Amino acid sequence: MDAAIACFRRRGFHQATMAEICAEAGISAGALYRYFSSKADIIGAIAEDKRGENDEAFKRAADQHGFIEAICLSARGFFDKFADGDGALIADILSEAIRDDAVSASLRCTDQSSVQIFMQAFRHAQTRGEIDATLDPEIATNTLFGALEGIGLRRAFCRETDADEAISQFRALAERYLEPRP
Amino acid sequence: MDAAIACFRRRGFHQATMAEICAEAGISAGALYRYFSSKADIIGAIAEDKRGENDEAFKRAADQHGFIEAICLSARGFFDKFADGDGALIADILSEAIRDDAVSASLRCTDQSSVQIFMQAFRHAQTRGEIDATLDPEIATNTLFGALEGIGLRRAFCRETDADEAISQFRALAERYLEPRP
DNA sequence: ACCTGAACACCGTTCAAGT
DNA sequence: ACCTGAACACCGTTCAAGT
Repeated sequence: MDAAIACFRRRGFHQATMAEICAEAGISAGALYRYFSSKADIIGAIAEDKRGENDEAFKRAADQHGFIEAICLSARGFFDKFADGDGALIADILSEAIRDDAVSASLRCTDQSSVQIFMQAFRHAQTRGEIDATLDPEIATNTLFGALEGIGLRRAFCRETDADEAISQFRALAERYLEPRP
Repeated sequence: MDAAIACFRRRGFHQATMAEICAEAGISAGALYRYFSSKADIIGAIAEDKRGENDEAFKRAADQHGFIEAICLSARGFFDKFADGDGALIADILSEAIRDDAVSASLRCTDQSSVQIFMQAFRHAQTRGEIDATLDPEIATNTLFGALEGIGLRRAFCRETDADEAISQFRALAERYLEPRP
């Protein structure tokens, strides 16, 4: 899987060939298909793996700092990927996940557990009065996830690679969206 | 180009073959390459075309109704595409535009003129007091574009196809983001 | 049981030949 | 000048043969 990440990062999902991944991993084509059922399956597995790492970091941050600080920290990790040139790869993952039900089902499950973790922190922040208590936690979490991803993709499209700018852009949106109403 | 749209919609960008597009359009492979230099070039041309249509609708709406109503109307047109199953196609366009500089350069130019149109309406709304005057028009416009796209993609990923729900989700975000501050 | 890699099926692109 | 479509180069996937 590390070999696949290296190849996808170097050349992109559709440009990288199975032969390259095999060479990088030091195995044959047949062996690769023993571990992954298709090329789309590889990208799905990568996406799930990355998501799991991020959840852990968020949970720690949400305990120590506020909810907004914690999502901005998550955002930093996410925007750094775009700075590394992984923007197109993330778009490819989305495309495969939207089109391919096999990839999607498993990724949606992982995504759902991320949403649960964020929702729990969201509710705590609501009771603390840090964010607006009238917001629906599930809708708001999904809105923030979507906006974060969209801002990152758009910045990659516009060739804007400064991660700090991206974060302050996202932070301004999140703060105004979540701010308690009088 | 209509033939390509039909094929991409039916089977997706990477699944649709040039042979299919040729058959649908009633021309040969050689002739197709007289009009488009590559498969990526076709999707770029489609994206530019769609964007132009939307700009016109937005300009009319911004004059008649407020800025927020106008972007929600744009959002409706956009979310309807996802309901039609074009979510993966939009992700493919983004992926190609992020990776391929030839596709990107021309699409960015079209995008930039959309941004200009939105920014102008944005400034008018600021002077009218409809939205917060302290927001930077360019950053805010890009943030809204990114958030809109991200919410659409995420909903497609989650298999949520209700366009009305999508709009109210986006509207809540936009209203809170743009609301004048005391 | 697990791996190898040649073979297969398929697709984007080109270009010599035709009109 | 413009089009045709066979041919080319290439890639994801499979499976008979090997260990």
